[in-house]
Amino acid sequence: MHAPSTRRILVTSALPYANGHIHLGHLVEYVQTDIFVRFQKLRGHHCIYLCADDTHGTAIMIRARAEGTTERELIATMREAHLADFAGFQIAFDHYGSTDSDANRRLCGEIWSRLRARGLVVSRDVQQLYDPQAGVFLADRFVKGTCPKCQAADQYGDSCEQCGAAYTPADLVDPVSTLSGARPEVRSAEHLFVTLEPLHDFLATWTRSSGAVDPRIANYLAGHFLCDPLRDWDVSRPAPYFGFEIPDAPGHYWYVWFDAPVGYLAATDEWCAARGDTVAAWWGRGGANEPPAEIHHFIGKDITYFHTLFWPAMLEAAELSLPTKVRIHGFLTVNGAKMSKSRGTFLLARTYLDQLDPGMLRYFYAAKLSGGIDDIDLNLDEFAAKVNADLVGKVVNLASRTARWLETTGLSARYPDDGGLFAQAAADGAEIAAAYEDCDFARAMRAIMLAADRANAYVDAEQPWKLAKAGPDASAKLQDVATVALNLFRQLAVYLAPVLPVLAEQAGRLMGGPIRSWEESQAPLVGLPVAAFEPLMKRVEKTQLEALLAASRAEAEKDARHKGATAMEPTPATSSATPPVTSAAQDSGEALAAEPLAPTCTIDDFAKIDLRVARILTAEEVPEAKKLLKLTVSLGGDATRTVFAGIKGFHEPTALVGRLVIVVANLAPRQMKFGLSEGMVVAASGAGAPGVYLLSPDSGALPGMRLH
RNA sequence: GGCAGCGUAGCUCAGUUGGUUAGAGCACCGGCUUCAUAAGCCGGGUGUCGCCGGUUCAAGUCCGGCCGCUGCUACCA
Repeated sequence: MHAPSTRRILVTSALPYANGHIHLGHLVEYVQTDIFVRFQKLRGHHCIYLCADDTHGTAIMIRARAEGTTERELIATMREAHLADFAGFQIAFDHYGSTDSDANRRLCGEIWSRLRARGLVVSRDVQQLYDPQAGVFLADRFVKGTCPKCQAADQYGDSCEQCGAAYTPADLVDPVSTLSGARPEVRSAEHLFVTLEPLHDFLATWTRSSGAVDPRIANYLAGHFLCDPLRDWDVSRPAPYFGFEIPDAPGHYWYVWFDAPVGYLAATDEWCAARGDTVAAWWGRGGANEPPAEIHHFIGKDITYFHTLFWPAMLEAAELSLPTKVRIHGFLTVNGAKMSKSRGTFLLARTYLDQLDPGMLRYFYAAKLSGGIDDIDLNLDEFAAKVNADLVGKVVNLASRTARWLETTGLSARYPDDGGLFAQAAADGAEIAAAYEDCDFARAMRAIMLAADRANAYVDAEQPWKLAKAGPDASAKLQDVATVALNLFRQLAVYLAPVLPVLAEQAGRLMGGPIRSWEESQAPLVGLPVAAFEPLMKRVEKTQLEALLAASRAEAEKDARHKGATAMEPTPATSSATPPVTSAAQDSGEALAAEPLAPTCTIDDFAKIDLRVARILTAEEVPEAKKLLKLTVSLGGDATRTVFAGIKGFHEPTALVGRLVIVVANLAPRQMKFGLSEGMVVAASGAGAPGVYLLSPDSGALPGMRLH
């Protein structure tokens, strides 16, 4: 063992945006960070975990308006919800701040002054679309219009989903504000920029050789940003904007991504203020008397360049410490696919907490996280199997099967011969600790479960249940065997304490008191009383998982109704997601549940849609398209239409020719990448089963007949 | 379309700087056990390491090209 630690470690997770609730995707990051922090604390290091709500920006402003409330009420409510969700998952922040705080305003100002002093702030006019009705400048996503390149309708302001063209909102044909429906006007406004090019060499060197950035990420940055002169970073927004007004530029506000990372500093400041510590002690570069603190940022891969380019640039300009490590993780998929509201796999934190034990998800994530940027998958069947086998079957069961024999006698006075089991697991501690340090929690969990296997094999070989029946002569031996088993259990609890703090507490209550140090894994306990055993963890039942998905779907429906949305997302016509397991004996309610009925419409509404019988004349593959077949249909006579239908992969083109189908005959033509689509072929699909099923009329129907 | 990542046993993955007959857990099958919240122990694996080609004495591991899957391409993780 080495001398007491002098490591001081400041750890952050990315700030969750105050515009939405915490879901299981967010939790990958917070659980990962929390495990790392708890591990460092258990090792005796001076480690603090800081985070905050990210509260500013257009989205918050718009949402507050829509809900008829103020921004500050909105973010206060959301903050409470976030804190409750984090507490539920045992995320133990040392301080949780807000970007809408005095400390943040002050620190933004200080950094701003440093940027100004170094001549890194420049001003330039920017052409931006303005919604005269709502009275706001429109961010790209709040403008829709026709793509200037391919004429596809209904495209966002920054790029076209049909042809992939990138442009600015001002290029859109017939732009419309999604806020008010008004036609936006192009206005010129002054914006302030941070020029990053003077820091180019610094960033190139830092990303490559500081060790803070994974080499793969450094490569990506080198190939995408650092190969050209760095573009100036637009850090201001004109009023109205929910955020901080820039002190030396009245009417201008710091862009949300400027003040968000400063939130790390502000959270530090608030934590320090309560303890007589100083931000400089953690973020300062000076102080030759003590080594600088380590700074670890945990982030998702989507915000990589903010944390590896902009943020280091700000810190460098302000002469503050740079991150020791930017630890980047991937995204969460559920059952092999992106979280989806219609499949019930868009799982909110509190929905999970209503059904299941948070420790189980913490363990599952730990078993999946290996420190890389790969996405991880939450397969619910695997989740149940893993948690039940590892935690319930191996770890908890070890105590459950032996503790009762020690309730009266307590642990043996001297640690018995266990064939070297405890010593072996103690020696494994170095490897397990190294895995935790690398954030390769999967490796740590594997090593811990191997120790659990050995412990269970020991119990099996010693057969304490036979000793218990053998009478008084065997009682000393029985006590010894149970003493070994419980010590091995406690050792596991120490190793798992960063992941399962509640299990660690339970183990402490059972015997030996609270687990406070990693070192407790190195020496067995003897001669102590053992408390009455209480069940530690229950198996995950399939019904709980079903309840989770059902609750989640109900949540999504409520949400959809609230927003008045008619369709939550495109039909997953070619989804490869595993279909939910349901009995085939009777029709499942799955499809209906997944896509609730649309609001009632009148017969007049229905009459607007002209559905006709049509005959498919030609059907051909569109080689470049993933989902589309190009069809020519006849409505009788010489009325024909070209229709692109999203049925590729489900229907053979040749088998379709001659077939009667139903088409929406009066649908506005839509310009698609591969040509103009003049209608829509009606087909059934749903979340309950994969596939797309064309509708056909009874025999006798003729092209051109209308559906009434 | 662009960008990124991944493709190793039915499933989830491990395979360190290329080096002996490619591993683990789960699932499955058989046996044992019954202390435990139906938990535990033992035994059982020839899998074109996605495909093709290249470098090498040697390639799951390096290089090139294909194919497939996933994610991103939103001021969200």
